[in-house]
Amino acid sequence: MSALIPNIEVGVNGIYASLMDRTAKPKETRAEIAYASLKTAILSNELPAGYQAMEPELALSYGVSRTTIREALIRLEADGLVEMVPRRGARVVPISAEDMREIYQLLVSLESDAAYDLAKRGLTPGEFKRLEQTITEMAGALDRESMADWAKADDDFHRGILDIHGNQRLGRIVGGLSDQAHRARLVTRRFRPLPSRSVDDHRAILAAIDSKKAEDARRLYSEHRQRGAAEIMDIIEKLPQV
Amino acid sequence: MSALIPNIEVGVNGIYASLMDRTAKPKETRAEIAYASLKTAILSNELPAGYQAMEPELALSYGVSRTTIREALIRLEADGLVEMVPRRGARVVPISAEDMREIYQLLVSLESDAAYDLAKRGLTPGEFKRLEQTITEMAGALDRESMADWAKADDDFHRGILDIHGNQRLGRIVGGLSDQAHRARLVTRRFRPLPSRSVDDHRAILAAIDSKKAEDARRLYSEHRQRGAAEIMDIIEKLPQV
DNA sequence: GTCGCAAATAATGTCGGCATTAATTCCTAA
DNA sequence: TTAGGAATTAATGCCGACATTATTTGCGAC
Repeated sequence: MSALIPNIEVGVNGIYASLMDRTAKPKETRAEIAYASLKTAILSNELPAGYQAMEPELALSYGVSRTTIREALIRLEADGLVEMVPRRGARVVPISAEDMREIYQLLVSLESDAAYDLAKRGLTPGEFKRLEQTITEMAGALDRESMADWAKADDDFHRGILDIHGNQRLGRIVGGLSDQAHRARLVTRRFRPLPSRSVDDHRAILAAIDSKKAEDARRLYSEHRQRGAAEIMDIIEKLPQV
Repeated sequence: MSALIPNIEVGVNGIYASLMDRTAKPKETRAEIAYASLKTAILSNELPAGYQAMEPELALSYGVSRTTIREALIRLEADGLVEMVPRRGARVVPISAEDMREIYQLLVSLESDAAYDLAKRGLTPGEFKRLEQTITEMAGALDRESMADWAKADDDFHRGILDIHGNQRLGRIVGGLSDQAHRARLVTRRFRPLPSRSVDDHRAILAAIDSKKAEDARRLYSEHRQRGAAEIMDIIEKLPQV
């Protein structure tokens, strides 16, 4: 157990925790730890987009061998978070405006279809309550003017829809896409006003799902997400790079 | 011993032949070759679902070291094609009926939304022609009663939609999902009748897209895909395992 | 015979090292 | 001075090896 590995148990905090592989079993292998550690560092912008490092350097700073770091990097590369270029080191992939457009397009598509499916199936009282709870929390966050809490509640709502939907692959894919967008969102968050409208949006979506108006649910969800996406894209395009 | 495992130097399409050929492009790394080779073996059911092998065995039969094989396996695992269980070896993941349901649900969602988007945007004459061409080929395949050719044409059509759509991440995700379903499709193909209806389906979809009837395009595409999915699911559920 | 425990086996996770070779620095000649 | 090439540096891809440990085998007691 190398003390060199930073923030292992601390690394997975709140919001990121829900973004990380939720079904992963705690296989405490060094490569696994390096992977998780590196991943949270990237998602939190601790290692910003464009950051580049050679394998030996990473191995040294994480206190493991190159083989081990390499294993972690390969997985990160498969996640689309890192890019390995021979003799130029591993690089945290930058996300262009075009990338964000792609990602949001997919998120809108996948999530609003999920809402559509859910509406067709309907909600159990427990499921309804769970979603409603996130809306309540979001309202509270707005009152407190806490952007972080708002983001958490927002995430919980969208995450809840996917969980209830039940398609695990859907969850994993959306999770991966969200991860890729996460860094950019972190940056834009500071420039965005508190989205006061989101509470009403979520309420409307929940109502549509609960009353089994599938088409409405899809449309509302899609519009809601697209508004958010547009807002972020606006900022992204003005920013130098993420 | 494993005569089961295809020789790496013989690779299906000549690309892999460069392993021993030092004068050729040294771009392909051994790990990549092993990855590609393993992957095609899995997708072609040469290595069937449930096939299990230890790392040393794989390393030996591919003529590389364990480290190298390991790299390939990690990527395969990220692709969702292989599962690594300590002390029980790497296993080609079986696809349950439930898995197929998940996969097809996502494919239906993603592809019909792509059709929707395309319809909103409209097609250039060249794009229209490209898609039309695949339909012509499919009709020919049906005449010849060639299931293989039909599958090819079918794939070209669906692939064409995605290509024209342009969202590269969408293409990669759908590709990955298709890969996962591929083996099952290979198996079911023998049990399915030639889907004569597909030509009309594709024509209708293409017409809807071309005339910019977005909602129609989505609905038609969705129904078309769902029919196909249902057919395959029917067979899958009766089959022992894939 | 079989139950339990000890010994043997072997796969994994991880390491350090080697050859290769891309990138960089340093010369040297014009 | 600068172009061009030689020498140097060091990162990569790959390998074999080691300790650890799960699994299997073997063996003695009941």
